[in-house]
Amino acid sequence: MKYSKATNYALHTMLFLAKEAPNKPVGVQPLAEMQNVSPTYLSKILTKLVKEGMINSVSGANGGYTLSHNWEDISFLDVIHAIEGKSSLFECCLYDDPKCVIKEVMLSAEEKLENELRNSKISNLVKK
Amino acid sequence: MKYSKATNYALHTMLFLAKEAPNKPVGVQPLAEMQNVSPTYLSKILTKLVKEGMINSVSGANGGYTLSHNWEDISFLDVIHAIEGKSSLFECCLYDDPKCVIKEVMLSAEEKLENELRNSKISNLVKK
DNA sequence: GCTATTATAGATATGTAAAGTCTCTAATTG
DNA sequence: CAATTAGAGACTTTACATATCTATAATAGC
Repeated sequence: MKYSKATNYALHTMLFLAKEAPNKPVGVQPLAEMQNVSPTYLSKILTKLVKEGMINSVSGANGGYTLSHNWEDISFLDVIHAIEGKSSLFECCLYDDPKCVIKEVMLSAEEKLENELRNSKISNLVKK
Repeated sequence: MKYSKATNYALHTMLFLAKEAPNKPVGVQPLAEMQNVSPTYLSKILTKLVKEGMINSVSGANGGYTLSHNWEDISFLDVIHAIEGKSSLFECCLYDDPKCVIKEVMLSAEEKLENELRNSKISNLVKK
């Protein structure tokens, strides 16, 4: 079980925009270069963030991506959910038991993980 | 990102052995039937638990699997590590930065998850 | 309006790991 | 020795992440 590289790219892009580009749009090419990933692939990832309202995109010359107005509230969990989806880490597909005690333990542990990721805002890392 | 089905099978097998089979070995066939998985595949998973010392196996007629003597100490995290490996959920492969702040946040969150899984023992679920 | 630039969308390819099967071997019981 | 059971290895299948390629849409500057 691992977080995808796409999540990694998305988080690093968010952090870069927050740190380095408060105003001007940044094109996908410089973002892709600095992360050693192809521009078309990164753009596909960033489009997911656009659809979730975390960043804005501007087409055309001098276009690119900017953070949305509410960017200071965006948490790690928000970004991860945008990229990986929101389904649970653990699916207990056995005998359709709604009261599976194993599932209860796993979901409770996942909640601890999510709480931490929800409380970690991208903006917390900027001040450093 | 999801936990594998193999982890699911392993956890359910551990719980079953703890609840229903304190003494007699249980063959892989009944264990596989009740989980709707092929016996050879399940045996491959259980062999990993054997190698980690969580269960014992006995070949031959009337053989099967039994819990090891220290089974009451075995945690969810132990089982998960045996099946999924121990590597981190998040690999930050960018620019080889040893001080990546994103990685720090992710690892800290993972720690919360692991703490919960470490404190959840299989034996805790038996008393119910 | 034309051209360059930039994001978006869709189809397609590639790589990798999980999930599962098949067959043979080894160990144990009776 | 025969039946039963676990283990090991090669192999197949499936699913998903990771791209790539090409075409389309939107915008800026001239």
